[in-house]
Amino acid sequence: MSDEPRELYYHDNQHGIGPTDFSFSNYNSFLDDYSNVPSFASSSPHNLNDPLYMSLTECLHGSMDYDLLSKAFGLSPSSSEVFSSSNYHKQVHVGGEIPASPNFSVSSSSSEAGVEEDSNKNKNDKHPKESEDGGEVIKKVIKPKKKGEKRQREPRFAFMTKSEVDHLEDGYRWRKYGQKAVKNSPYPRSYYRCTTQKCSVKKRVERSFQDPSIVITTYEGKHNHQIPTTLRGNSSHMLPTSLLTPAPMVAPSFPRELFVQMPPMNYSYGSSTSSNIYPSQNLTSLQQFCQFPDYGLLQDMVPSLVMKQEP
DNA sequence: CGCTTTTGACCTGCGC
DNA sequence: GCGCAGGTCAAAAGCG
Repeated sequence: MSDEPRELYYHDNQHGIGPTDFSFSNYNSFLDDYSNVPSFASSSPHNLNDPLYMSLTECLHGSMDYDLLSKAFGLSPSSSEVFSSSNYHKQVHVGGEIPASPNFSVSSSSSEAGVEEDSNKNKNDKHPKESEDGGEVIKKVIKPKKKGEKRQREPRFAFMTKSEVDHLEDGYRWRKYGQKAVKNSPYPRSYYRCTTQKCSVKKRVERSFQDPSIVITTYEGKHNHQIPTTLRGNSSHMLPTSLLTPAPMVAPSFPRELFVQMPPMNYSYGSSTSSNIYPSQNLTSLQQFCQFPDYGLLQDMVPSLVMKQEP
């Protein structure tokens, strides 16, 4: 399918189950600001010529070959979001075409909004109609579509999480609206929608068929509201406050754990600042990685990451 | 009682 | 056109 997630992250959540395990902070800000994420490549001694290495920055701006990734990670043929297991505590960002403009999600959202509107209209039209004999008949209403018009999607971000629970708490409230069996996988895929009014963010949750301990969560869209305060598990202690949204002008909606693992957007890496901010016991691999001047750690953590630039 | 989950049916896009 | 698979809808059931 063409609806590939723009990005994919991996994080290990095996030690934790439940509300605080999957705790991301600022998806929207990330969407808006990730172009500001300091370049690991530029500050890293990595051999950038190594075809097997792709910096996070490259990923963030990224474009990579999903086919290759699917081969490298053993993705489900039907879902290129499914990555195989890894023994490494790592985070993988799979970029499709990441818009360079911080506003990309806005324009994207607006285009999607139009689609949503149409689909809602369609939904209304779909209501069963009375047949002439009074019985209910199901009548398909073909959605009027301009020739060549293609359904547009919100940018998607997929996360691999090692977890025993399927639905990881990310601070937002979700309503499950569907579940489907996935081809070639014994595990079903669940579909969730943000319960906040006028927020059209969706997410899909499925388990990797190659490594059942891994949950793949795919977010689609951007929250247009603040994180709900009443949570099953207060989001405020999902993270040290210093890790929460640097500038929560838009609703934080990124799974917090990614934010934990992702370098904070506005810090300079390798500086004492970052190490002061993150108590070592709370550090995840990427943070630890950020603390060390020698960013070669990443290479060690992501030895098998195979990415290549999309043409 | 209101909200969420379940689940079968329907819609849509795509390949053959 | 047909079949398949992913995605969505919505009624019914479940739950606090």
